[in-house]
Amino acid sequence: MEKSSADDKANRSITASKHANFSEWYVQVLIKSDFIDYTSVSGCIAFRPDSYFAWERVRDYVDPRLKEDGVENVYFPSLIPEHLLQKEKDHVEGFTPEVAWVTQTGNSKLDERLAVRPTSEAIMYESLSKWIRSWRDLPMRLNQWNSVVRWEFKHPTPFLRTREFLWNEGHSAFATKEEEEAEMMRIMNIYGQALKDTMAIFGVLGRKTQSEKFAGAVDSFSFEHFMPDGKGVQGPAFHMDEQLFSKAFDISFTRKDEKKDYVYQNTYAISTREFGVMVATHSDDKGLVMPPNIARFQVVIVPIYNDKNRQEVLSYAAEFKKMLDGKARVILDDRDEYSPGWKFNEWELKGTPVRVEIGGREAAENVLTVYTRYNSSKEKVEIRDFVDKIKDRLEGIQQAMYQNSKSFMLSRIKRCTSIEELGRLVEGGFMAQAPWCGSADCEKSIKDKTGAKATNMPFEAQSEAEGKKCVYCGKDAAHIVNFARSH
RNA sequence: GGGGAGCUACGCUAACCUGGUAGACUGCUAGCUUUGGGAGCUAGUAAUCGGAGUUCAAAUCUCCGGCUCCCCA
Repeated sequence: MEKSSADDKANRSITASKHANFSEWYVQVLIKSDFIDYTSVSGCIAFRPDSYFAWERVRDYVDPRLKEDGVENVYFPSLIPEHLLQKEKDHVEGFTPEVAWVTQTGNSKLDERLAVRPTSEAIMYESLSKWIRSWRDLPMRLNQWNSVVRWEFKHPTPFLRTREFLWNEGHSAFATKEEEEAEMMRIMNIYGQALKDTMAIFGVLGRKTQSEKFAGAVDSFSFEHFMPDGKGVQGPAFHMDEQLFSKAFDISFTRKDEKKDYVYQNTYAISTREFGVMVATHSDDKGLVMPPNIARFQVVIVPIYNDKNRQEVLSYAAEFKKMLDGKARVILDDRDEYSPGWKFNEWELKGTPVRVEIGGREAAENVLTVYTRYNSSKEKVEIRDFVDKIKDRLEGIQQAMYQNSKSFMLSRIKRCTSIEELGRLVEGGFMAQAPWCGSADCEKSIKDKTGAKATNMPFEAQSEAEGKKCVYCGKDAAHIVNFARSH
């Protein structure tokens, strides 16, 4: 029997379906699109050009906005001596299980182990205690773009749970609690905009519960995402540390009134984990779907010719590309060894937002055949019209993808008033929004009973807590919490 | 944290049960013919996850390790 065409192309196309087998689909999309690859270090991936380009776009979006807000970039060592890591108790306990250690150099054993940074508080705050002397040195708002290593035991998943990932880590020190608190909304606004304008994903902003906050923080805030497989994922986060670290690391200063005080600190981060959310949210059984703002190429031109009109069509396509250069990131796929059909599939697999087909027919009519990746629409467009409005077209796709992400998540958040209802919702692939009294015991009981963790307490929903009863104990509710199973 | 399945060339897979010549497809290289939704022919190239054991002989059987996927908590 002849092999089916589906078998023949199995090596290149996605064979798992997003709906039926999410995990397998997710990995296939990332690998077959050449977005990333596995390496021989378990749990650590290689960012190939398309994914690293996308990360650079995220960075290039966030970085100038932080600088405009007064943040300065620095760089600290990736290795942290053990005694520094031990200084803040909660911090140590939170990270110790997943720290990778350097114990030896060459053939000689080190006297003191060095941690490969899981985060940089310890190494940075030692320096801050030297650098900050007076109220005049404050605020000191630093940031670094780097990678951190967290050697998780659960089996790794590209982006969502990799053992080394890229991020920014912002660290601020202020003279007063008021200044510290005021920073939160400014930073989270930048992150929220970045999610929308780069990866086109929506997140719910809120406060973390005390059990789910960052190890070493007084209070944590986050954007929370919801994945098509019915699980929650934490997005960019902001942590108010108040004076916990400054007391542990002796970051003190002399106030205007000549009294000694400890600085108030914040930390915040956005990481490459977001790419996992982006891919899971937007991509489909044909492959990746990239938001235009971070796509390596925004427009691909596929020339369609035969032996007779090859030169004619190719030079026509090259002329067209020149009209787009400078307005969009555009590539002319003039490889002669592949058929148009092959190229269509290839660029769809890689998620290029817009494809323009140019052949004899288009040249004769002065039009283009334009295919839009995210909604699979195909249309004829006048050349002049296409070129003049390319930026609007790309921005329209970006916004439409964001709206898809937003309406998907909002449609999956369901209110509930009983623990049974909460369990059913979570089981059914929803995020359950429930009133909660605020006790850690109730939170833990909910988790034990339903498998759902508190993602965060959405700012927008908090006014609804009034008059409601805790979904577990029935006492007066203090907060509204979104519960979900998590990755 | 607990179970299960798997790993042969970049990829997908045959031979494994019943030990004995690793075979297709895809890819890649070259040539010719092609080119509007994964083109054809010819030639070439490339593989048994690592280690140990059993055996005259191991992809195949046994053990240990690594990695991947799935299910449950």
